[in-house]
Amino acid sequence: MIKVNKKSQAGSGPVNSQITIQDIAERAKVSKSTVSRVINNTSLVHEDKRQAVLEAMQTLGFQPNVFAQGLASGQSMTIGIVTQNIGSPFYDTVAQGVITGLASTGYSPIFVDGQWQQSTEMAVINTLLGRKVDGLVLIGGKVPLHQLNELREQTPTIVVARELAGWENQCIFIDNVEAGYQATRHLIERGHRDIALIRGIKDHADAIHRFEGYCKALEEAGIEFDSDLVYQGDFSAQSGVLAVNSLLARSTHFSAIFAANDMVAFGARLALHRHGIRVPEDVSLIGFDDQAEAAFMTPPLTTMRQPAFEMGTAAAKALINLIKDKPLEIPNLPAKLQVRESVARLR
Amino acid sequence: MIKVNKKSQAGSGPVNSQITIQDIAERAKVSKSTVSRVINNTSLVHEDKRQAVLEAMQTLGFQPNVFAQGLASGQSMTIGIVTQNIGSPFYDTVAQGVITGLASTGYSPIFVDGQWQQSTEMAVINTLLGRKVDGLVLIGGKVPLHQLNELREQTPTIVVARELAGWENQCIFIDNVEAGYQATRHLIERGHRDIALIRGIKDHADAIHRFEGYCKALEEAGIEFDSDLVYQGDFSAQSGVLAVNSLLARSTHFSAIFAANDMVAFGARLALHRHGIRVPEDVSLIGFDDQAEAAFMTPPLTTMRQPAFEMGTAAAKALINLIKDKPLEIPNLPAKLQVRESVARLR
DNA sequence: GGTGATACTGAAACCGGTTTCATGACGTCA
DNA sequence: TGACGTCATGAAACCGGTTTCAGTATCACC
Repeated sequence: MIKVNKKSQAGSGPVNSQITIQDIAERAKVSKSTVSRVINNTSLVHEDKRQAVLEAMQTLGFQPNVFAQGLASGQSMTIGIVTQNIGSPFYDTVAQGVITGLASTGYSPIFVDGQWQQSTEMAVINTLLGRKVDGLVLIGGKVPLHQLNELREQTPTIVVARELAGWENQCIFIDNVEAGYQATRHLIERGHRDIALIRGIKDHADAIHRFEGYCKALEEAGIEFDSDLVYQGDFSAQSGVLAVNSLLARSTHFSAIFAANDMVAFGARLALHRHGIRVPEDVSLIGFDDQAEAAFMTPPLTTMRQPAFEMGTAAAKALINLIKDKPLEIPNLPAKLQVRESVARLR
Repeated sequence: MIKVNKKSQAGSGPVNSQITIQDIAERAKVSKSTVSRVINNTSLVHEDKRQAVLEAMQTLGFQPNVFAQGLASGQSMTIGIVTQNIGSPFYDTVAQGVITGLASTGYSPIFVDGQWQQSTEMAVINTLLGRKVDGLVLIGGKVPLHQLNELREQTPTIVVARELAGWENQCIFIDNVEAGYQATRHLIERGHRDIALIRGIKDHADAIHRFEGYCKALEEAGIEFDSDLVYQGDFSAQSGVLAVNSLLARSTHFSAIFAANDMVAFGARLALHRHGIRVPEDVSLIGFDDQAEAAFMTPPLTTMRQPAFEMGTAAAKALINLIKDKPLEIPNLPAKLQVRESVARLR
């Protein structure tokens, strides 16, 4: 390794990181041990020496070597975050929330991408474990439950946006059945009875749950389920376009569409436009997520808002508490209907 | 530190990370040194022993301790990425590109957020330096040139989406003057002469450059610059709304709008809709970035596509080469006009 | 003055790798 | 047979912290 010349620099420039605890010790005329004690406040140190050490650290611009620290203490002060690059803004926002929640806790995030593939996901988790992260945040994902159960005994783990049996305390998700129910309910309350559904990825739990909520609301209102009104999409805007085209080709009437998420809604909205169908005058449209662009669709999109950012910050806070063995509280974060202008009252 | 019981586990579950090089050495009946040599391939090892070591590693499920590795070798195998959480999808996409470009290089990314504030940014860079990252990718940012010059002598650094004098080799950006020129030119070619401009954040270099391109195209076409057609926005959708409201309140006529980015275009499009102004029949609209939602605006948005993802991957590749002292090539990545349906030919 | 508790400190071991250095075995050549 | 280069290997130093352990100094109390 080539060493950079030692030079003391003042000001706000990059800090010279070659200063070791030994240098501090010499300058302060104490031993390494004492310097360590001052830094970590692990035992009493005479005030004179403490000041000398502090002063030396100040003038020399000491930054501890994290490897040495990690090796000696077994702590890395980093948190591993596993995202699933589904391209959906929802997961990005959750991740943003985690970053924010971690800020000023002293822990740094490391991101890896599971790509919604079980094998990839397990591999990246192992990479993270190899890097000795102090905790894990899994956002979504497909690793089977029994492996996660094993995992959480090894490392503090919080799972976001996925429901796991037996993880009540370490699991942050919204009730997608309830949310799907609410969305459908909103349409029904506005007088709609022929409600089309554009589903998300086939075996995706969220998509399934929202579908269940849809069915529940229908049943409660005494509306018969019609499979002709359901289109199997994949959470992409393109699938929204295809859905509308397909739905219109079938000759089943519908006055409203419940889209799997906002991207799908955007696609559906465009397709409706192409067919000369007005929103909401001819067909109402409701989305899911409330991503930033939803409020600026024409017309602004009524959607179920997922508290993605808050879920992220909550996960971060919970994880820190878990690491420190403090009691953790998982806040109740329900999806909330965000009423805008894409749903009309049916007369 | 509490140690987890050593247990050898087969299969795809979490790997036991308590196995050390010493354990391998004992099982393979060789010394630590030899194990290290096999792992890093740093010198010749007799084939018999090599196999024994490999076999031991396999059955014991060895994963090296990164701290020990880092401490001893001075390498961390991590890359620090500084993003600016401007909320713009552009920066997120660049970051995604960097992640992807780093995949399978052995380097892991660590993200930090500079929040477009010089002090914050310098602080997070120092955190990264403290973590001994092997390289840095700065996406955007405001740290002054002289500090960056100092920085790059200390650590391999690549800057994305920001133009830096003297950094020709380590700097990936598009020519925003040219891009602004192209966008404006497109409108002019379609017959527009009264072209409104919604600017981005006031002192943001990209915004300034795009403005310059706008002026250049105007001048070239012999169109007089009219400050009444310029609105000072901030890259947000909301500023697009305000811009249109303000522009309409002034009694200056315009037939087209060049928006600072797609979010602004979305806002502008909604505001035009509110005023009963059709796009593109009454007013044409051109955006910048080509974020995912642009293709699904109604009508689909014509926009200058920034190769954000490609910039990210290029940055990753360049950085790896920089670290390994290999020649690095910065690809030429121009913005490209993405013609869709929001610009009409003026008759 | 002796005893014991308490405050404070430095030497040294340790964390788990990498790298240097010394050495032994072996083959080649004069 | 002796000198020398090459291959292969283990012992030990080292990276820069944390933590244990042994000890000294000081003070209170009997």
